[in-house]
Amino acid sequence: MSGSSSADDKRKAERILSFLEDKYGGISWWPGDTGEVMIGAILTQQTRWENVKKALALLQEKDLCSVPAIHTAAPEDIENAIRCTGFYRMKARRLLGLAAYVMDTCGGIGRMESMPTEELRAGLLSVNGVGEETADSILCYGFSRPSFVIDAYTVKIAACAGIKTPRPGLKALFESVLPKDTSAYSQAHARIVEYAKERCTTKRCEECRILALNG
DNA sequence: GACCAGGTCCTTG
DNA sequence: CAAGGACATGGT
Repeated sequence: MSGSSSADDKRKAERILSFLEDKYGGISWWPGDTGEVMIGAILTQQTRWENVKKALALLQEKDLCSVPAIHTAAPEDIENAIRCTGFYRMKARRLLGLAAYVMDTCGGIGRMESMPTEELRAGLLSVNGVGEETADSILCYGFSRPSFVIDAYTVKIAACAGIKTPRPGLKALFESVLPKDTSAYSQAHARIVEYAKERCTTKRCEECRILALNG
């Protein structure tokens, strides 16, 4: 009866993406240079973007909003600036670890720009505190590489839509129905978050289910 | 006061 | 491997 559930999931993913494209059109998201994206990617872990923006502004005031600056900064200075994002002690450590990796291991952001995407991704994942979502955010928004970001909102929408693919497979699923293009990936992700922020605030999230049904 | 936020790591069973 | 806890502040 049912064909491969993978094909079924692809169809649902296509419907969602096409609906969101009609609804939001082209939206830009996560402006900032590569270093600022890296910092923001750590700060936004389990945290609202509103608070991340405040922290980034405080870092900028202290000239700490760049990877080289973080690399040589005192932990307390970083902590004081990012306190409003929560988990500030751990995040300060993670920022320092990431900065050390970028500056000492890679030799700076410029060197990383010439690395193949897979190598770059593996390198980022080797840093403590950088998981899949953080790495893909940095790749997509910071290095303009086509690596689709799966976050809590994407997982939630996929679940509501009746997509059966387990989380580890969602990245490949969405990448398979989108053109392999950084802009396509980043905009699709931005639309998902925009939609989920306003609609998926309840546990039920009936809207997404209906969306997948009606396409 | 309870509950959640654009995760990740570490420890246990 | 799955499940549970820790990390911490700020808004509803």
